Amino acid sequence: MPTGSPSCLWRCWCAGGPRSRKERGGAHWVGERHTRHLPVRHLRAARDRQRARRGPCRADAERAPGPAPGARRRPALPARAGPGRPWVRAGRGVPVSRPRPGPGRGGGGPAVCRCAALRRGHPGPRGDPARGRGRCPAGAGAAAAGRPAPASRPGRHRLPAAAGRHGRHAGARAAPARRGLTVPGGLPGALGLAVAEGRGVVVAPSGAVVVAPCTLGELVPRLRQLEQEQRPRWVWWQAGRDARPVVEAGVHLARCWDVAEVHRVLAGGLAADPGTVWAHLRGLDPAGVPQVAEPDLFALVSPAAQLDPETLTTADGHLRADAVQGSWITTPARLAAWARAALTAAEQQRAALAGAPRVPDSGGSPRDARRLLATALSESAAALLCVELEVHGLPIDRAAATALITAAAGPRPRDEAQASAIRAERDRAVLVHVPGRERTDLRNPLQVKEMLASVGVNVDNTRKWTLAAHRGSHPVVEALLTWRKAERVATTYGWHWLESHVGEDDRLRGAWTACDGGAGRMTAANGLHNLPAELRPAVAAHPGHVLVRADLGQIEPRVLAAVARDPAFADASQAADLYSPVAAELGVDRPVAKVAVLAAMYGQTSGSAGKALKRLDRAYPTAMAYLHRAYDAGVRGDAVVTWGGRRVPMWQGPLSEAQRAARGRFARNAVVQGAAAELFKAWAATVRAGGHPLGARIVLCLHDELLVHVREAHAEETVALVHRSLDEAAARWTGTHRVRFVADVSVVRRWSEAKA
DNA sequence: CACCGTGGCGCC
DNA sequence: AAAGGGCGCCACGGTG
Repeated sequence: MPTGSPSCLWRCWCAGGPRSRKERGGAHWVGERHTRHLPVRHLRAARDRQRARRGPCRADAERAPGPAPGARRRPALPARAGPGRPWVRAGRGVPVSRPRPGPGRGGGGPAVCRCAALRRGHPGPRGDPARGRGRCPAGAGAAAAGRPAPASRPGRHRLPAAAGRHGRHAGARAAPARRGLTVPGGLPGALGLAVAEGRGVVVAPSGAVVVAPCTLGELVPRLRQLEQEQRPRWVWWQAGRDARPVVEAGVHLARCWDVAEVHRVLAGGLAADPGTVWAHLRGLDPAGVPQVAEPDLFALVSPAAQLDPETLTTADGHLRADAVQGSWITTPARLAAWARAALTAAEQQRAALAGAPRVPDSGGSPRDARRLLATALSESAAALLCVELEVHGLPIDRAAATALITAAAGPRPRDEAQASAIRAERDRAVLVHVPGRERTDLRNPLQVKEMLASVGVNVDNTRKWTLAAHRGSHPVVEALLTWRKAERVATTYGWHWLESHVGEDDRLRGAWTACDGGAGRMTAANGLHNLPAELRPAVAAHPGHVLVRADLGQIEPRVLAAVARDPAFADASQAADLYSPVAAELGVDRPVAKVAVLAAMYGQTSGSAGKALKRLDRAYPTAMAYLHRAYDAGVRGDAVVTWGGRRVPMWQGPLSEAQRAARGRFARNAVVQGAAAELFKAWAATVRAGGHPLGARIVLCLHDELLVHVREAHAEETVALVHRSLDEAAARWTGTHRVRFVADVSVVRRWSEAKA
């Protein structure tokens, strides 16, 4: 089946989707857009960018005079006053929301796929808004494809079998049986917090209201007081929705339980909206999760119309769709019910974690309830940290950024004419080497290929590493490579980037995700995770502050040593440079050992690492067996489970041998990269907690690197904190002291300084 | 005109 | 014999 064909798209979506771009046959989006329920922010951001260049699209014009872009969408349903004290009145009740667009995952509501975006905004191409190009995840698709709906995925085994069998009655069941329970019942100190439409509520596990529904202005001081007096564990559906307004108000919340993020641990994947989580906990078919109907089309037959207006769940036991979407939460009573439901979900999750069947994880050791709970807590903390990262932003030296961009992309153009003149000037430096071909469009790979062929450089593609081999053949090659770098900065990280993402307060902001659907890393938008090294001098502490820059050394092999429980590899981790003892053990040079270890974790079997890999197998059989088991599981299509207990599902479907091998490589890497991400988040959460009294704020997380922004006076304390936090987090997370983790920590003004 | 797929590339 | 993992972003050309 050709990749990119409609049936391929269909298959990818139904199957849970290939994670790797290569496995997708090079397609960028087949997986993400349709299988991972990408937050609309991606699509909205793309549209906004286009709009910035080309003006508003027709759909925008039709919506006008609707809410301004970035404004929170008002409920489309007529605001009906419920019992209690309704706060929604026609024409009033302006919600409190952050002024800038791009609310981030959870910030704009539950994660929804493109199809839902179509339903809400743009009609489908054939005027069929409900289906949206025929690949809507609402359920019809999966059934029609003759493939089991996501409900039958593994993962439900963590709930009692009866929950699934009894269907609609399952919702009434108590928490799952607590086999092997090692964690005391209940979430100590739990308080439910829900925020919607500028109002918030706090409820206790008993259901009692602790802070009655009130405006944010009234809520914030009460939260501060509770935080100070009780240090509660705040329980919410999703930090992006419930915690954001509180974080924006400047409140520091120490501990939390993020139902969405814990769901990602339990079930895997990215979809974690309340409706999906609820269905999962109740053993209900996720395909049956109610969707919000398009009001103007289906208002008369909307299931919501047949519901008791004050009941949170449908007859099937699902959460009502308009509650998940937010438009139902219009009264104090409903808001409190929403917060209580979060507490209920959290308690069920905790029980599911504690009572998890002791099936072997991909490394062969038993899943440990304590470890699972720790993962749930640090992933929750990461979700809150993500909100803080979005709200606080990364400090930028605007003058430095301006200078760097000018150097790479030329001066800020005053108008389109000047912009195109600058582009032409940049192009000329390349085209001057190919007389007679000055009309070549350097942004068109086909034309570039032809141009290169005309001067005797024949290449299959024009990628950087391909061209690099032809550097000596013709001067145009070098010029082209230089052009590419400049063009990169000019387009992606140029003036447009600076204006769109760096705020008046000189902070770079972008959306953060605590756990991607693949291996479990954090993700960030707007260049926060892929800022070119040449621009990093622009990331600088604000006056009176410094950046404490900490990065973990060789985290992935050390994590492998820990999770595989390989004694020999653990011994090697005692060295500050892990590759040195490995090289000695293998009898090869250090660079060879390094490549071999990395190749083992990434699944590479060819090239120069090949021979060293065999020796690696002999020297560290336990660690290598761990990787082999993950690979085999991936090839079979079985989900793998990371050390922290996070399930990583594999995409299904009829796959070629090569595609199954790719899935195996993905799985092999996922247990290492994913586990490293867990340790990283545990570390970050510890630093966050310890840094608060110092006024130290984490401003960037980059897979194995932390940037902490702190007043100069507290720099050294923060350095000590970062080291101490790593020791604590690693010991807690690995459950051993046998594996050593090291961090390189330095105090700098600019991110670019002091790279070890 | 908007959408989709793809080439290419930044970072870890 | 043998395709190294993950992410986000911008560009273009083709299509309906």
